[in-house]
Amino acid sequence: MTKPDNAPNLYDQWLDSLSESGYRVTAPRRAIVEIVANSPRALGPLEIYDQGRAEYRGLGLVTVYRTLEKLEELGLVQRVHHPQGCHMYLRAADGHEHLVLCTSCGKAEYFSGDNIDKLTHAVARKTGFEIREHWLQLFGLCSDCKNK
Amino acid sequence: MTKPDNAPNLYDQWLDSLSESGYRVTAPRRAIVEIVANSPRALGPLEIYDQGRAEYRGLGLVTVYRTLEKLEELGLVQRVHHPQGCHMYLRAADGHEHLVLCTSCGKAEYFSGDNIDKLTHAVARKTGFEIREHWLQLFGLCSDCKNK
DNA sequence: TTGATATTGAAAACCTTTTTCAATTATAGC
DNA sequence: GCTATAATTGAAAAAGGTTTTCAATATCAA
Ligand SMILES: [Mn+2]
Ligand SMILES: [Mn+2]
Ligand SMILES: [Zn+2]
Ligand SMILES: [Zn+2]
Repeated sequence: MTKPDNAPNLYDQWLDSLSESGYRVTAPRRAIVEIVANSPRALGPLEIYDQGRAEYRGLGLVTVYRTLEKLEELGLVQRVHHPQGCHMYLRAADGHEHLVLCTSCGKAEYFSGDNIDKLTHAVARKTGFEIREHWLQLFGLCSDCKNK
Repeated sequence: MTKPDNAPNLYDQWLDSLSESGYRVTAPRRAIVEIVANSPRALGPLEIYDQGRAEYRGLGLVTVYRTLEKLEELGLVQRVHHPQGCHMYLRAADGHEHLVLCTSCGKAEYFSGDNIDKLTHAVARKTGFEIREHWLQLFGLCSDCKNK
């Protein structure tokens, strides 16, 4: 039920991944990783910068951009298109998953098991397109925001 | 099979719609409407500006932004999030429809009859979200680009 | 501990979108 | 067809957000 204490958390996993890829583990990167890995919402660069400075005083916004670039390259983080902004970042999906997003607080959750194959084929037949990918996002109120 | 010659086309419809809403029909607006209404692809402001100047020499980029704003407000045009850009504009959907987009030439087609209700309910049950909207876009190669 | 080099933040550059403003233009009413 | 009024226009400036440049600093393999 509960995770064993020694299970590596995202924070450690991400730092290890940076390290193993030859990138250095620095104080600004630790601050950024800490924030993004633990956020239940997709965050924009400026939000990460603001929250990040609480952990590492001298953090620069440029470093936020550069670090997100690397985390994305390593597949640890993914960009999310949100009505509130198109450059939001969230921990990456685990395989083929899509997002449900709370329109009130921004909370993001992945789900799997979409059932759009039939639809995909029908559209392919009707339009003549050869379909290769899809974007799907659901929006609504999370359970917290619903009860308020 | 073919549309009668007197069937109002999008160009005329949009100009009428502007007029009926109290907006004035001007040369720059005609140029912009002409281009966006007839485009098979979603276009960005700068593309519209470039193409528009071919029709109306003195067109300003500001006017493109302002006109798109009004066309969107009137429900004639909608914003499309594209991998190539998040501020692309396309004639609006007719009711509840979604897009298939060609990753090669950008061609956009609407389709209807999505079948994601079961999925929506399953996700609602599993996550506790009350789902109100969804975004769905399919990507692939259009029939022209496929045969090349 | 040291040295090669990756990383950093500040500042400048860049690019896109919005605001400001004086001149122009559409259109309703005559 | 004119005219008066108010909407619309494009240029220029301002505002935002992202990227590039660069000299100083910090990491980490040896
Ligand atoms: Mn899917
Ligand atoms: Mn739908
Ligand atoms: Zn919520
Ligand atoms: Zn977007």
